[in-house]
Amino acid sequence: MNPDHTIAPATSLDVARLAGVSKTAVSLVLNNRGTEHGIAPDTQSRIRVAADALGYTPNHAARSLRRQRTNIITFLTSDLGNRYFADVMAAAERTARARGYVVNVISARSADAEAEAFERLGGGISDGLMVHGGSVRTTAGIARLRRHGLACVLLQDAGAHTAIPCVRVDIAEGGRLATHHLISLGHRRVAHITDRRLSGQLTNDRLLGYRHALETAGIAFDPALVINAENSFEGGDAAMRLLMNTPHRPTAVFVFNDQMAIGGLHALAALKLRVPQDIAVIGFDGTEPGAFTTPELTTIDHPRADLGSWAATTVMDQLAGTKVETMRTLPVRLVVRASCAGPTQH
Amino acid sequence: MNPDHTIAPATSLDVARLAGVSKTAVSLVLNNRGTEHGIAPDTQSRIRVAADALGYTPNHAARSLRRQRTNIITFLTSDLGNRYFADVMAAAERTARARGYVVNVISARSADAEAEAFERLGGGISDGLMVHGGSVRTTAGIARLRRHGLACVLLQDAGAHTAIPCVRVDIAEGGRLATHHLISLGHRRVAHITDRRLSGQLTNDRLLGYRHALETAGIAFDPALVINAENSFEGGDAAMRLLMNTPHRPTAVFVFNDQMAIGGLHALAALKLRVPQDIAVIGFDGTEPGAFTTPELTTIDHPRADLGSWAATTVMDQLAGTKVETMRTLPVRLVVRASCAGPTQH
DNA sequence: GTGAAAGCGCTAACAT
DNA sequence: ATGTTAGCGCTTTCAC
Repeated sequence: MNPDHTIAPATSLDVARLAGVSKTAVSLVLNNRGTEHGIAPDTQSRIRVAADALGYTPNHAARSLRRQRTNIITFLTSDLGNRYFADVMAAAERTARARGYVVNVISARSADAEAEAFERLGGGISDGLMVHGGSVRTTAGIARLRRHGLACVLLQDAGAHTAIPCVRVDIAEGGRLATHHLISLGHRRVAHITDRRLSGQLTNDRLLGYRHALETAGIAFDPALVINAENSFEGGDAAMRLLMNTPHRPTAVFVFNDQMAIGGLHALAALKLRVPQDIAVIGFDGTEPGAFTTPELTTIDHPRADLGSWAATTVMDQLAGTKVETMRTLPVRLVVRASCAGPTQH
Repeated sequence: MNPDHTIAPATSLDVARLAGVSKTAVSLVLNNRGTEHGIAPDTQSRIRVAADALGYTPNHAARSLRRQRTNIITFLTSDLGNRYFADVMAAAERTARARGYVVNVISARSADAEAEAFERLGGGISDGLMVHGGSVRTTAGIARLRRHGLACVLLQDAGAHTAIPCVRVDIAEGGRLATHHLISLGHRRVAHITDRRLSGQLTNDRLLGYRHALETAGIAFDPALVINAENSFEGGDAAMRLLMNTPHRPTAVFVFNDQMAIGGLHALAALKLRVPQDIAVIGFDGTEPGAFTTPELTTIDHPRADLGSWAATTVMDQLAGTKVETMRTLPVRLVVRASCAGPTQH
């Protein structure tokens, strides 16, 4: 098909021949176990020189097949486009690399792609799996993979799957904090824009926190103030417009995430409503873009780096046979910027 | 180490035994070559049922080792955080999936990580490679990988490596268009904020286009109006502040990409300068966030989906032994939004 | 039509 | 201290 000018990569046998030793010696030395097996220093260097000269890299498939380990951890996500993901992933990657693992990212936006990814994962494509924003569907697949020895961890999963190690940030507390912040500024009509994919879920922690804050403040919950929207800039924009067309319009809005909040800010600007004078907006997650909007977005910051780092560590600990925490909840933090102020008196 | 309750995944031998046939039959049938080899329909279905019952998934390492093909294409990038990447990658993934390939993303932010990634790639971890935003250093590594039969393609590479297939968008024309747009609105002092990593490169196509437009309009090039900055929100912000502190301040700024332009808008808002009345800003790349800024960002839209799709196709065509184009340049498009207007008369 | 056997490149027992 | 050998799980000639 494609012989071109491609040269077959050197094998350990090639190295062995060039160095005048056996494959075993090559394997031992290149895996830094030469000394331990009493291989003479000069033999060792001869092998290394030979490997270098041939540009030898151990064949991944062969090594994985033999070791039953790939040294790869997969990060599966459905939304590569959201900056939130990139932050978590970057931290996971750094932490994994420090312990000799490589992270590869698989983006499965469609259900098909997700199913296919699980299929491949079952084939031992990697040793571990971090799943961010998995669907309900996901957990069955994960259970199967775990049974086959794959080290898994769920990030920010909505359900409570006690069996599968899970890292999350304290979303409910975040929702409470956000809403409380608005209430403490004097708002009484506080709306909430949420991800419509959560409307089917049993629990929506942001909503729980929102209601809790309302209740504590003695404000009646008004379902008309909760809008389901698509999780995107556009979705946030549309939801905000809807909300502003409400007869008795809210004076403050707590939005599902920063991305949607930025969409919301856009809608408000288009409607010639001033933020924060006419309407206060608070986002959720603390990603960088929110710090560069006009006005800057007040938000609930998530420890994204800790999230990714903890996920990677948990996977690697499982692989190492260490006992791991089943569930960890990380704290959130209110970041006050310019998009919130008290309601204007009329 | 970790025996736990893990069950070894079923092998093709397990399936064969359960179905009462040989491994050969299993392999043939599950690769849809059963009929072609004259395997009885009922034997085929017996095999499929057995495979299903055992939850059989072919072992990836074993299959790759045997076939000398992984069916994986790697997408290597240094900047997972920029939305631009996600768009390109999503298109590449979709295109690859349609032809039965899986895309995995490796993020190599540090030079170390990049070197390590190349190392692993040399070990046959995947069949093909798309590199986006590669450093100069990269090309040597790629040359070696190609010699070993890896199908490679460079996306948006600055250098001219005629040997390696390369897809790019017409950056120079984009720079010209952007600058021309500002000039046509009446601006004479047009600044340019660029990525400082390009200051060492031989060619900076945006700058070329910028100078070309200036020249055509009979405007002298003023090096003081070109600022090198870090490629980030923060970098764009800082560069814009610098520019606004210039004694003879520009009336319009063409920014390296949308992300940096958004940083610039933020700086201008902080400085209480109105966009576009006091200063016009044009971005570059056309990613979604720019459509949601206040004011909305005028920009040069890149065909990101085509870029990713073409990259994937080119890799797969090489793998299939098809002759491929060595270099393709895709067109850009001016998207007029609210961040540009003519200069105010004083 | 189906099965037996070889071998992909590597590592790890086991010999020497 | 080094080499020989078996085998990871799969695919693919080649016999039957």
